[in-house]
Amino acid sequence: MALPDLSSRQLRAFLALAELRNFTRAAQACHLSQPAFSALIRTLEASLDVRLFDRSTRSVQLTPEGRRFEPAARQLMQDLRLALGDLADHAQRRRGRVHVAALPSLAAGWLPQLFADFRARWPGVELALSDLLSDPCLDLVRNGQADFALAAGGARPADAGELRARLLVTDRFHLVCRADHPLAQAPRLTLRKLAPWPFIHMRRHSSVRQTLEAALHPLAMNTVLEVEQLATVTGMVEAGLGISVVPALTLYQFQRRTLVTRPLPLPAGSSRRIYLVQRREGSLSAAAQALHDLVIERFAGRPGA
Amino acid sequence: MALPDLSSRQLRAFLALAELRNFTRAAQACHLSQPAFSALIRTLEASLDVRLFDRSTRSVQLTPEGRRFEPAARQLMQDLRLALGDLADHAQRRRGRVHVAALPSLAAGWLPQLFADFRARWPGVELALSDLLSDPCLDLVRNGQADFALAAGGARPADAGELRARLLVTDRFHLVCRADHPLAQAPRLTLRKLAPWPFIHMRRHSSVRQTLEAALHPLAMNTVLEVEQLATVTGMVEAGLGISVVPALTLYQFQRRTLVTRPLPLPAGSSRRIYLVQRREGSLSAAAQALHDLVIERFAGRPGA
DNA sequence: GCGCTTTACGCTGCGCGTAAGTATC
DNA sequence: GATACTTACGCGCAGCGTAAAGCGC
Repeated sequence: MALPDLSSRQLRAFLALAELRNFTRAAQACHLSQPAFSALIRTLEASLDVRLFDRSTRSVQLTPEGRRFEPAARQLMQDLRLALGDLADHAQRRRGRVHVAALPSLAAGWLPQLFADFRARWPGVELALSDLLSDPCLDLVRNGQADFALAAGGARPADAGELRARLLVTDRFHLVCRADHPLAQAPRLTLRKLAPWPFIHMRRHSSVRQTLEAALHPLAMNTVLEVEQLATVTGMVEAGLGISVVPALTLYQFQRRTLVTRPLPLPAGSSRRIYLVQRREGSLSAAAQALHDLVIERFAGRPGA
Repeated sequence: MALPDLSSRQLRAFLALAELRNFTRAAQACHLSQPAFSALIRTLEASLDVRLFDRSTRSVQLTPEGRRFEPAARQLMQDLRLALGDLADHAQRRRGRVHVAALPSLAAGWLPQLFADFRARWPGVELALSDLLSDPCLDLVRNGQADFALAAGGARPADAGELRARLLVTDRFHLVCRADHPLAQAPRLTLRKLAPWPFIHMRRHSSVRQTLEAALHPLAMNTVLEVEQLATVTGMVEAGLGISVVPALTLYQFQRRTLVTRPLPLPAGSSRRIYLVQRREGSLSAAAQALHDLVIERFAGRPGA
């Protein structure tokens, strides 16, 4: 009795009858037979314990109580319409927002085309991208700010508790050097051959350095420079200051006439692994799931990278 | 599909599960068996075509879409609660407003006690009173500003179209004179005995004058004064300027030691009739109906006045 | 194995449409 | 007598509870 059950159909029927003031026509408007409609109004009045209409065979009109209820009912229906419309918009990906956290190399090289395709398919969905190193990426996923991340597996292999990772691609290492560099033409490229040459490291890809140093041991590398930005590496190599080794996913930066990139033979497992990481519990929003699926679909074609 | 049916029970179930994140306990909160509750959630999700909860045997939590819907659902339920509460308050007469239009004589003499009793019974209901002559009273009822009127039948006997009148009381005429006036003691009071005496008329009660003049014809009345306010009549009679004749319902003004009031024998039908007048179509609000019933009940005891 | 959700299943009754009834003009 | 709401009635199915069956720890 405190809060009687009430359906949106009853509210619609009430509003239809309040406007049309005619059971027969209101019943038609609600796609109901007239007696069924009459019963619907009757049960509404019974459950509210209020007579809402004065009806005689000649006229139907709101009681004072019905008049009082009408604007509230209209507002409720409007609010319901808006809420359901908003919900459907998000479920159908007509609106929404997806936040991806991704390594800068992916953010600059591989994601732009993916985002462009996604926007073309779902123009109403906002996209947000945090181009950060792996750990901050995973933090964003963990605290719910990002829907998922594309990051290196790195330190925490599975992040057992909160996160769930899916291997997307193994990111093999490539040599980068000038086209006129002796290594550009070397017939059988081996790691040992790299050791003597002036080398430019990128601080971010410290895994590259560790891998190389481990493989070359006991030889030491001839490091000439350590920089932050990938574009700096490009410029330095192009200027002839040295050679470098970078993950395959960054090669988009080195597609120039003056440069040559060559895949390096590396011990199995030494290459960088890129994962798609999301929270273990809780599903993705419809829009995020669509982007997620697109990522998987695109990477499915290139399992080795 | 455009606007799926949705019941308040489903919203309540949704909110309960969103808060408790446990089907079993949420089902208890909704007084349902757990499978029935589960089905309720399932049909809700089906009719919205959106998965609202991620459920495993270990945990239940909102999907992103469910999280988006939750505040809207909560708001809808709150608005519904308020609307139904307001409606019930009015239906139960805990709140409301009644506007009565009544002749000044009734407004001053008879209604105060009625209003006091009504307020004691329904303290939350506002009362409004327009103390006007009959025609303005009826206008207020006709245009919907007043709920009903207590007025003289007067010019329009039934107001055939819009209004409906119910005879409350026939307001017989009474002589008003000083206690030391000869008529105060006259053994058999007749109209003709009034003719010689100086007479004070009230413009408002012109029906009194017409009735008296018709009954006395061809004798002429000895009019000394014509005034607007009833209180003026009291003062004038008390001062010995003359006698007067007033409707019974105004006698409250003349209950003084110095004055005497005596019923007059009048031709049948010549006395003023007081009606309760309301719109023909459209019922009264719960509060107005209660006051209406109280009026009828009080007058039922005094059919003649 | 235990806790929790889902599936299975029979049953009640709500809510529908058709058809007859009734009141008002 | 025409029009419009209500009542009567049979039927189908939605929705309930009980009981059994998955499913993750």
